[in-house]
Amino acid sequence: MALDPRRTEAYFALMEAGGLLQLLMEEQCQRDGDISYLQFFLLARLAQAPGGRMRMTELADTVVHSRSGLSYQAGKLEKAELLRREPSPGDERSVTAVITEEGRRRLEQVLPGHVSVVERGMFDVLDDEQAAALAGTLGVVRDRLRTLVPSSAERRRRARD
Amino acid sequence: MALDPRRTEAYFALMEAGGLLQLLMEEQCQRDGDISYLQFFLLARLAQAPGGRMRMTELADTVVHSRSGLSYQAGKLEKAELLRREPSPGDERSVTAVITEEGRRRLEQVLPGHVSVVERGMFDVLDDEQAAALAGTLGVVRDRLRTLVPSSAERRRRARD
DNA sequence: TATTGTTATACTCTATAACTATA
DNA sequence: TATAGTTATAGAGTATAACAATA
Repeated sequence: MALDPRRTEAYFALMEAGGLLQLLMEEQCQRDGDISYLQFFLLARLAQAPGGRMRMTELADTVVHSRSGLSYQAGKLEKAELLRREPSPGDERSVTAVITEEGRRRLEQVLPGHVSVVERGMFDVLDDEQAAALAGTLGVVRDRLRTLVPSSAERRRRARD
Repeated sequence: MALDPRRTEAYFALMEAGGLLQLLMEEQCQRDGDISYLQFFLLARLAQAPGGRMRMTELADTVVHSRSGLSYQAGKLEKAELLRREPSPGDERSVTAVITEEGRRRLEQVLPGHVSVVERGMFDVLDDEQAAALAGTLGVVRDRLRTLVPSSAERRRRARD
Protein backbone atom coordinates (compact mmCIF):
# COMPACT_ATOMS: atom_id res chain seq x y z
CA MET A 1 0.00 0.00 0.00
CA ALA A 2 1.51 3.32 -1.07
CA LEU A 3 0.53 4.88 2.23
CA ASP A 4 2.79 5.95 5.05
CA PRO A 5 3.04 3.00 7.49
CA ARG A 6 1.99 5.14 10.43
CA ARG A 7 -1.11 6.22 8.55
CA THR A 8 -1.92 2.69 7.54
CA GLU A 9 -1.64 1.76 11.18
CA ALA A 10 -4.02 4.52 12.25
CA TYR A 11 -6.53 3.57 9.57
CA PHE A 12 -6.55 -0.14 10.41
CA ALA A 13 -6.66 0.54 14.14
CA LEU A 14 -9.67 2.79 13.63
CA MET A 15 -11.54 0.22 11.59
CA GLU A 16 -10.75 -2.67 13.85
CA ALA A 17 -11.50 -0.79 17.06
CA GLY A 18 -14.80 0.39 15.59
CA GLY A 19 -15.70 -3.12 14.52
CA LEU A 20 -14.82 -4.74 17.83
CA LEU A 21 -16.67 -2.10 19.80
CA GLN A 22 -19.69 -2.61 17.59
CA LEU A 23 -19.61 -6.34 18.28
CA LEU A 24 -19.50 -5.77 22.03
CA MET A 25 -22.27 -3.21 21.85
CA GLU A 26 -24.51 -5.42 19.75
CA GLU A 27 -24.28 -8.06 22.44
CA GLN A 28 -24.80 -5.59 25.26
CA CYS A 29 -27.88 -3.93 23.72
CA GLN A 30 -29.42 -7.29 23.00
CA ARG A 31 -28.73 -8.61 26.46
CA ASP A 32 -29.78 -5.56 28.47
CA GLY A 33 -32.57 -4.20 26.30
CA ASP A 34 -33.54 -6.73 23.63
CA ILE A 35 -32.78 -4.19 20.90
CA SER A 36 -30.12 -3.94 18.22
CA TYR A 37 -27.29 -1.43 18.38
CA LEU A 38 -28.84 0.49 15.51
CA GLN A 39 -32.13 0.68 17.40
CA PHE A 40 -30.29 1.86 20.48
CA PHE A 41 -28.72 4.61 18.42
CA LEU A 42 -32.04 5.68 16.95
CA LEU A 43 -33.60 5.89 20.40
CA ALA A 44 -30.59 7.71 21.84
CA ARG A 45 -30.63 10.21 18.98
CA LEU A 46 -34.34 10.86 19.44
CA ALA A 47 -34.01 11.15 23.21
CA GLN A 48 -31.49 13.93 22.95
CA ALA A 49 -33.45 15.86 20.32
CA PRO A 50 -35.72 18.68 21.57
CA GLY A 51 -39.06 17.18 22.57
CA GLY A 52 -37.76 13.71 21.72
CA ARG A 53 -38.86 14.28 18.13
CA MET A 54 -37.21 14.31 14.73
CA ARG A 55 -38.34 14.14 11.11
CA MET A 56 -37.78 10.80 9.43
CA THR A 57 -35.37 12.06 6.77
CA GLU A 58 -33.32 13.92 9.33
CA LEU A 59 -33.15 10.79 11.45
CA ALA A 60 -32.21 8.66 8.44
CA ASP A 61 -29.23 10.87 7.72
CA THR A 62 -27.84 10.52 11.22
CA VAL A 63 -27.70 6.75 11.13
CA VAL A 64 -29.00 4.62 8.35
CA HIS A 65 -28.36 6.39 5.07
CA SER A 66 -31.38 4.87 3.39
CA ARG A 67 -34.99 5.88 3.85
CA SER A 68 -36.44 2.45 3.40
CA GLY A 69 -34.05 1.09 5.98
CA LEU A 70 -35.27 3.62 8.48
CA SER A 71 -38.94 2.89 7.70
CA TYR A 72 -38.20 -0.76 8.43
CA GLN A 73 -36.55 -0.02 11.75
CA ALA A 74 -39.17 2.56 12.73
CA GLY A 75 -41.83 -0.06 12.04
CA LYS A 76 -40.17 -2.47 14.43
CA LEU A 77 -39.67 0.16 17.12
CA GLU A 78 -43.26 1.32 16.73
CA LYS A 79 -44.57 -2.20 17.11
CA ALA A 80 -42.53 -2.48 20.30
CA GLU A 81 -44.07 0.86 21.38
CA LEU A 82 -40.66 2.45 21.82
CA LEU A 83 -41.50 5.24 19.39
CA ARG A 84 -44.55 6.51 17.54
CA ARG A 85 -44.93 8.33 14.25
CA GLU A 86 -47.14 11.34 13.70
CA PRO A 87 -47.65 13.86 10.91
CA SER A 88 -45.19 16.74 10.99
CA PRO A 89 -46.72 20.12 11.72
CA GLY A 90 -46.26 22.45 8.75
CA ASP A 91 -45.61 19.83 6.07
CA GLU A 92 -48.28 17.26 5.42
CA ARG A 93 -45.88 15.01 3.49
CA SER A 94 -43.53 14.68 6.38
CA VAL A 95 -43.59 12.31 9.34
CA THR A 96 -42.13 13.00 12.76
CA ALA A 97 -40.82 10.19 14.93
CA VAL A 98 -41.27 10.64 18.68
CA ILE A 99 -39.71 8.54 21.40
CA THR A 100 -42.29 7.19 23.88
CA GLU A 101 -42.04 7.00 27.64
CA GLU A 102 -41.40 3.31 27.31
CA GLY A 103 -38.69 4.12 24.77
CA ARG A 104 -36.98 6.34 27.33
CA ARG A 105 -37.29 3.67 29.96
CA ARG A 106 -35.73 1.09 27.66
CA LEU A 107 -32.90 3.46 26.94
CA GLU A 108 -32.25 3.96 30.65
CA GLN A 109 -32.22 0.23 31.01
CA VAL A 110 -29.49 -0.16 28.40
CA LEU A 111 -27.32 2.83 29.26
CA PRO A 112 -25.49 1.63 32.39
CA GLY A 113 -24.16 -1.48 30.69
CA HIS A 114 -23.36 0.56 27.63
CA VAL A 115 -21.29 3.05 29.59
CA SER A 116 -19.52 0.25 31.32
CA VAL A 117 -18.46 -1.32 28.02
CA VAL A 118 -17.15 2.04 26.84
CA GLU A 119 -15.24 2.50 30.07
CA ARG A 120 -13.71 -0.95 30.09
CA GLY A 121 -13.09 -1.09 26.35
CA MET A 122 -11.63 2.34 25.80
CA PHE A 123 -10.90 4.46 28.82
CA ASP A 124 -9.43 2.01 31.25
CA VAL A 125 -6.35 2.07 29.06
CA LEU A 126 -6.21 5.84 28.34
CA ASP A 127 -5.36 8.76 30.60
CA ASP A 128 -7.41 11.97 30.50
CA GLU A 129 -5.02 13.70 28.18
CA GLN A 130 -5.12 10.88 25.67
CA ALA A 131 -8.91 10.73 25.86
CA ALA A 132 -9.17 14.45 25.18
CA ALA A 133 -6.75 14.26 22.25
CA LEU A 134 -8.63 11.29 20.84
CA ALA A 135 -11.96 13.12 21.04
CA GLY A 136 -10.50 16.14 19.28
CA THR A 137 -8.78 14.28 16.48
CA LEU A 138 -11.61 11.85 15.83
CA GLY A 139 -14.05 14.74 15.83
CA VAL A 140 -12.10 16.40 13.05
CA VAL A 141 -11.98 13.17 11.05
CA ARG A 142 -15.70 12.53 11.57
CA ASP A 143 -16.60 16.02 10.38
CA ARG A 144 -14.46 15.55 7.32
CA LEU A 145 -16.03 12.19 6.54
CA ARG A 146 -19.52 13.65 6.89
CA THR A 147 -18.77 15.98 4.01
CA LEU A 148 -17.77 13.03 1.82
CA VAL A 149 -20.89 10.91 2.40
CA PRO A 150 -23.99 12.13 0.57
CA SER A 151 -27.27 12.49 2.47
CA SER A 152 -30.14 10.07 1.88
CA ALA A 153 -31.94 12.71 -0.20
CA GLU A 154 -28.88 13.27 -2.39
CA ARG A 155 -28.41 9.56 -2.89
CA ARG A 156 -31.97 9.18 -4.03
CA ARG A 157 -31.69 12.11 -6.42
CA ARG A 158 -28.54 10.68 -7.98
CA ALA A 159 -30.06 7.23 -8.33
CA ARG A 160 -33.04 8.70 -10.21
CA ASP A 161 -30.99 10.61 -12.78
CA MET B 1 -25.32 9.05 30.25
CA ALA B 2 -23.19 8.88 33.38
CA LEU B 3 -20.02 9.22 31.34
CA ASP B 4 -17.65 12.15 31.18
CA PRO B 5 -18.77 14.35 28.24
CA ARG B 6 -15.34 14.28 26.69
CA ARG B 7 -15.34 10.51 26.76
CA THR B 8 -18.81 10.31 25.32
CA GLU B 9 -17.57 12.55 22.55
CA ALA B 10 -14.60 10.33 21.81
CA TYR B 11 -16.76 7.23 21.80
CA PHE B 12 -19.38 8.63 19.44
CA ALA B 13 -16.76 10.13 17.17
CA LEU B 14 -15.02 6.76 16.93
CA MET B 15 -18.21 4.93 16.06
CA GLU B 16 -19.43 7.48 13.57
CA ALA B 17 -16.06 7.88 11.87
CA GLY B 18 -15.74 4.11 11.61
CA GLY B 19 -19.22 3.80 10.16
CA LEU B 20 -18.78 6.56 7.61
CA LEU B 21 -15.41 5.24 6.51
CA GLN B 22 -16.92 1.80 6.11
CA LEU B 23 -19.66 3.22 3.90
CA LEU B 24 -17.12 4.95 1.67
CA MET B 25 -14.96 1.85 1.49
CA GLU B 26 -17.86 -0.40 0.63
CA GLU B 27 -18.58 1.81 -2.34
CA GLN B 28 -14.95 2.03 -3.36
CA CYS B 29 -14.27 -1.72 -3.21
CA GLN B 30 -17.42 -2.43 -5.18
CA ARG B 31 -16.62 0.16 -7.81
CA ASP B 32 -12.92 -0.60 -8.28
CA GLY B 33 -12.86 -4.33 -7.70
CA ASP B 34 -16.41 -5.72 -7.62
CA ILE B 35 -15.84 -7.10 -4.12
CA SER B 36 -17.24 -6.21 -0.69
CA TYR B 37 -15.19 -4.46 1.96
CA LEU B 38 -15.11 -7.66 3.97
CA GLN B 39 -13.77 -9.55 0.98
CA PHE B 40 -11.16 -6.87 0.45
CA PHE B 41 -10.08 -7.32 4.05
CA LEU B 42 -9.85 -11.07 3.74
CA LEU B 43 -7.70 -10.77 0.62
CA ALA B 44 -5.53 -8.08 2.19
CA ARG B 45 -5.02 -10.17 5.29
CA LEU B 46 -4.06 -13.22 3.28
CA ALA B 47 -1.77 -11.22 1.01
CA GLN B 48 0.30 -9.99 3.93
CA ALA B 49 0.55 -13.42 5.55
CA PRO B 50 3.68 -15.49 4.83
CA GLY B 51 3.12 -17.38 1.59
CA GLY B 52 -0.29 -15.75 1.21
CA ARG B 53 -1.76 -18.55 3.32
CA MET B 54 -3.67 -18.83 6.57
CA ARG B 55 -5.77 -21.44 8.32
CA MET B 56 -9.50 -20.86 8.18
CA THR B 57 -10.03 -20.47 11.93
CA GLU B 58 -7.14 -18.05 12.18
CA LEU B 59 -8.59 -16.04 9.31
CA ALA B 60 -12.06 -16.11 10.87
CA ASP B 61 -10.75 -14.58 14.06
CA THR B 62 -9.17 -11.63 12.29
CA VAL B 63 -12.35 -10.52 10.62
CA VAL B 64 -15.61 -12.36 10.76
CA HIS B 65 -15.94 -13.90 14.22
CA SER B 66 -18.02 -16.79 12.97
CA ARG B 67 -16.77 -19.84 11.16
CA SER B 68 -19.82 -20.36 9.03
CA GLY B 69 -19.64 -16.74 7.92
CA LEU B 70 -16.10 -17.26 6.75
CA SER B 71 -16.98 -20.48 4.94
CA TYR B 72 -19.65 -18.55 3.08
CA GLN B 73 -17.26 -15.76 2.06
CA ALA B 74 -14.48 -18.18 1.19
CA GLY B 75 -16.93 -20.00 -1.06
CA LYS B 76 -17.68 -16.80 -2.94
CA LEU B 77 -14.02 -15.83 -3.23
CA GLU B 78 -13.12 -19.32 -4.39
CA LYS B 79 -15.78 -19.27 -7.07
CA ALA B 80 -14.32 -15.96 -8.25
CA GLU B 81 -10.89 -17.65 -8.22
CA LEU B 82 -9.46 -15.03 -5.87
CA LEU B 83 -8.47 -17.66 -3.35
CA ARG B 84 -8.28 -21.43 -3.15
CA ARG B 85 -8.57 -23.83 -0.24
CA GLU B 86 -6.28 -26.75 0.37
CA PRO B 87 -5.70 -29.22 3.20
CA SER B 88 -3.39 -27.91 5.90
CA PRO B 89 -0.10 -29.77 6.19
CA GLY B 90 0.17 -31.46 9.59
CA ASP B 91 -3.51 -31.44 10.52
CA GLU B 92 -5.91 -33.27 8.27
CA ARG B 93 -8.95 -31.60 9.82
CA SER B 94 -7.73 -28.17 8.98
CA VAL B 95 -8.05 -26.15 5.77
CA THR B 96 -5.65 -23.50 4.57
CA ALA B 97 -6.82 -20.59 2.44
CA VAL B 98 -4.36 -19.30 -0.14
CA ILE B 99 -4.68 -16.11 -2.15
CA THR B 100 -4.31 -16.71 -5.89
CA GLU B 101 -2.38 -14.65 -8.41
CA GLU B 102 -5.67 -13.25 -9.60
CA GLY B 103 -6.53 -12.43 -6.01
CA ARG B 104 -3.35 -10.41 -5.72
CA ARG B 105 -4.10 -8.65 -8.98
CA ARG B 106 -7.57 -7.76 -7.81
CA LEU B 107 -6.13 -6.39 -4.60
CA GLU B 108 -3.68 -4.21 -6.54
CA GLN B 109 -6.59 -2.99 -8.57
CA VAL B 110 -8.48 -1.85 -5.49
CA LEU B 111 -5.61 -0.45 -3.44
CA PRO B 112 -4.96 2.90 -5.13
CA GLY B 113 -8.54 4.05 -4.75
CA HIS B 114 -8.58 2.70 -1.24
CA VAL B 115 -5.51 4.67 -0.25
CA SER B 116 -6.98 7.76 -1.80
CA VAL B 117 -10.16 7.48 0.29
CA VAL B 118 -8.05 7.07 3.43
CA GLU B 119 -5.96 10.10 2.51
CA ARG B 120 -8.90 12.33 1.67
CA GLY B 121 -11.09 11.10 4.49
CA MET B 122 -8.60 11.09 7.33
CA PHE B 123 -5.21 12.57 6.68
CA ASP B 124 -5.98 15.65 4.64
CA VAL B 125 -7.26 17.12 7.89
CA LEU B 126 -4.53 15.87 10.25
CA ASP B 127 -0.90 16.85 10.59
CA ASP B 128 1.82 14.24 11.06
CA GLU B 129 1.88 14.63 14.80
CA GLN B 130 -1.86 14.10 15.11
CA ALA B 131 -1.71 11.10 12.83
CA ALA B 132 1.01 9.53 14.93
CA ALA B 133 -0.85 10.18 18.17
CA LEU B 134 -4.03 8.77 16.67
CA ALA B 135 -2.25 5.59 15.57
CA GLY B 136 -0.76 5.13 19.02
CA THR B 137 -3.93 5.73 20.98
CA LEU B 138 -6.20 3.72 18.71
CA GLY B 139 -3.68 0.90 18.74
CA VAL B 140 -3.90 0.73 22.51
CA VAL B 141 -7.70 0.75 22.39
CA ARG B 142 -7.79 -1.91 19.70
CA ASP B 143 -5.49 -4.21 21.67
CA ARG B 144 -7.67 -3.76 24.71
CA LEU B 145 -10.84 -4.53 22.77
CA ARG B 146 -9.29 -7.65 21.31
CA THR B 147 -8.95 -9.06 24.81
CA LEU B 148 -12.67 -8.47 25.42
CA VAL B 149 -13.97 -10.21 22.30
CA PRO B 150 -13.82 -14.00 22.43
CA SER B 151 -12.36 -15.94 19.51
CA SER B 152 -14.57 -17.93 17.18
CA ALA B 153 -13.46 -21.15 18.89
CA GLU B 154 -14.30 -19.79 22.34
CA ARG B 155 -17.69 -18.60 21.19
CA ARG B 156 -18.49 -22.00 19.82
CA ARG B 157 -17.39 -23.71 22.99
CA ARG B 158 -19.56 -21.45 25.10
CA ALA B 159 -22.58 -21.93 22.87
CA ARG B 160 -22.29 -25.70 23.19
CA ASP B 161 -22.19 -25.75 26.97
C1' DT C 1 -14.04 -36.46 23.50
C1' DA C 2 -12.63 -32.25 21.43
C1' DT C 3 -11.70 -29.67 17.34
C1' DT C 4 -11.94 -28.32 12.29
C1' DG C 5 -14.63 -26.90 8.65
C1' DT C 6 -19.03 -27.15 6.01
C1' DT C 7 -23.83 -26.90 5.28
C1' DA C 8 -29.00 -26.48 5.87
C1' DT C 9 -32.08 -23.53 7.74
C1' DA C 10 -34.14 -19.59 9.14
C1' DC C 11 -33.80 -14.88 10.00
C1' DT C 12 -32.43 -9.97 9.77
C1' DC C 13 -31.24 -6.36 7.25
C1' DT C 14 -30.55 -3.70 2.99
C1' DA C 15 -31.24 -1.42 -1.31
C1' DT C 16 -33.95 -0.54 -5.42
C1' DA C 17 -37.78 0.82 -7.59
C1' DA C 18 -42.58 1.60 -7.79
C1' DC C 19 -46.21 3.91 -5.40
C1' DT C 20 -49.09 7.58 -2.86
C1' DA C 21 -49.63 12.04 -1.24
C1' DT C 22 -48.35 16.67 -0.64
C1' DA C 23 -45.40 21.17 -1.91
C1' DT D 1 -42.03 18.63 -11.00
C1' DA D 2 -39.85 17.68 -6.80
C1' DT D 3 -39.97 15.87 -2.25
C1' DA D 4 -41.51 12.78 1.93
C1' DG D 5 -42.38 8.43 3.34
C1' DT D 6 -43.86 3.55 2.64
C1' DT D 7 -43.76 -0.91 0.75
C1' DA D 8 -42.89 -5.07 -2.21
C1' DT D 9 -39.42 -7.58 -3.71
C1' DA D 10 -35.33 -9.64 -4.01
C1' DG D 11 -30.66 -10.37 -2.53
C1' DA D 12 -26.77 -10.58 0.67
C1' DG D 13 -25.10 -11.81 4.93
C1' DT D 14 -25.41 -13.99 9.56
C1' DA D 15 -25.81 -17.23 13.32
C1' DT D 16 -27.26 -21.61 15.05
C1' DA D 17 -27.22 -26.24 15.13
C1' DA D 18 -26.39 -30.55 13.07
C1' DC D 19 -22.99 -32.93 10.39
C1' DA D 20 -18.61 -35.58 8.89
C1' DA D 21 -13.84 -36.21 9.48
C1' DT D 22 -9.69 -36.09 12.06
C1' DA D 23 -6.84 -35.40 16.62
